[in-house]
Amino acid sequence: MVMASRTQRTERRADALSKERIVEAAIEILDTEGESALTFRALAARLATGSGAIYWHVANKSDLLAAATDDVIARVMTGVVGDAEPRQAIRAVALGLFDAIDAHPWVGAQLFREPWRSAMLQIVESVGGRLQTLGVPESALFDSASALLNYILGVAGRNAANARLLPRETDRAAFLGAVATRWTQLDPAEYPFVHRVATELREHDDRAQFLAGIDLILAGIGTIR
Amino acid sequence: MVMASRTQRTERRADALSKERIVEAAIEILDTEGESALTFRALAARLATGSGAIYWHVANKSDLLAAATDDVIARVMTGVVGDAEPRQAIRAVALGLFDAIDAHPWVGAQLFREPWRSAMLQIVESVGGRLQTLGVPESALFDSASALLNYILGVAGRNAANARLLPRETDRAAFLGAVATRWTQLDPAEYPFVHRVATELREHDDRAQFLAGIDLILAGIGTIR
DNA sequence: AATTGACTGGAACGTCGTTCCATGAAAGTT
DNA sequence: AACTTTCATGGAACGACGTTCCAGTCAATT
Repeated sequence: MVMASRTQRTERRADALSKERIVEAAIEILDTEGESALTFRALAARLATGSGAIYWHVANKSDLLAAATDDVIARVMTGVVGDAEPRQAIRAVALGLFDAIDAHPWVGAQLFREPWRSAMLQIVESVGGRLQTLGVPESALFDSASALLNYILGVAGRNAANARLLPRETDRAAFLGAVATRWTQLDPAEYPFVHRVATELREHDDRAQFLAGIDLILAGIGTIR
Repeated sequence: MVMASRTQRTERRADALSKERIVEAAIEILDTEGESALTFRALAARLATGSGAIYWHVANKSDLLAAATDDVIARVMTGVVGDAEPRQAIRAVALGLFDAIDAHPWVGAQLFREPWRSAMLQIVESVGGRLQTLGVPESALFDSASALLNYILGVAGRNAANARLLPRETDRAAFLGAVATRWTQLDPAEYPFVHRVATELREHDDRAQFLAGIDLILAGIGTIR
């Protein structure tokens, strides 16, 4: 895309560096070793080069993370076909995002930064556009889209934070169990609700609950009409 | 609270260090200079001590940030009186949180970490308990509370991220204006919704929109009954 | 053949969180 | 009063990070 102006590109190394290859390697590190493992040194080691060379293709770490996020989100958004009924389409987009962030938790943290980057724009457009064709009145459109997006962002951020806490390779059930145990040990007099809901926390399905939240908000939007 | 077992506490310095004083100083730095300005060196300088001394009272930076967050959230939660009608009480809690995070944006980022810490527990208990007295059926209680909390978290995280991007002392209107300008410059064919909503973004009231989202979710919860 | 400019990679800089430890002051003990 | 112990301090040092710098390399152009 960027190299359209270049007529041809003779490689100097068999495995020449490029922003694409760097982003790809960064995603591999992020997925397998976690957010904290992505350093320019680790990246350089994996690409068999020096950390300085990476800066020729990437402005800085923030730029690299944004590019990686755009990459993942773009795949999600193109995967969701758009000819479905708008309500179902919104659910599909939301679930696609949930699954992508489940597979790449670091994306959840990145979505908050720089709302003019491609990733966030695509999400806003996809959800907002669908709300429009759903027939949400003009006056409520912006608020409705905002509510849906902020909810999705909240879940995304929480998944990212959970992944950061995990001792690595712990699965979601084990993590939820650990939190549930702590909640159970709380004083029922001081935290009656938390205490009561702790057992549900241990057994609940994150993905189903996420979708239930989407439906709740869609139901709320439905009351406006 | 911790020093209950100690009979008396003679100070060795007129301004002896304590976790309270450290947290207080940390909050001042976070509020006035931003998240990135909180370092143990800056903190030590402000407290006229060495960075090592701080570690006698605080385990590490994560512990310090969590303590600061607990401090801010506790003030919010005690400020909200509880005898109001549950629906109004939830709106009051949510608005209290919004205003607190508006004043201390770094709190928004911290709420995601360690969901067993006091800050998050108090929020869950406050919102969940109110939903219960509102009469939300048992089966939908957990999902409803989750939806509200994730929405609040999403807005909190976004405000924190915005504050991080701000060149300092820029106000919200200027920031929104900057984002709106970028959105306006997008290709209307590719991003029709974003392009159309850009002008609304510039003029909208963040706080009112946040409350509209809360009402939307509450309306959705109302459809369950 | 010489020159240019895209690209490389490793050394070096400054800053961070954290650890270590030599020092001191108060409290407790004899 | 002299001592030991405990609590607390603060500055130096360590290792890791993002980033900058620059001397070098190689294909393409002149």
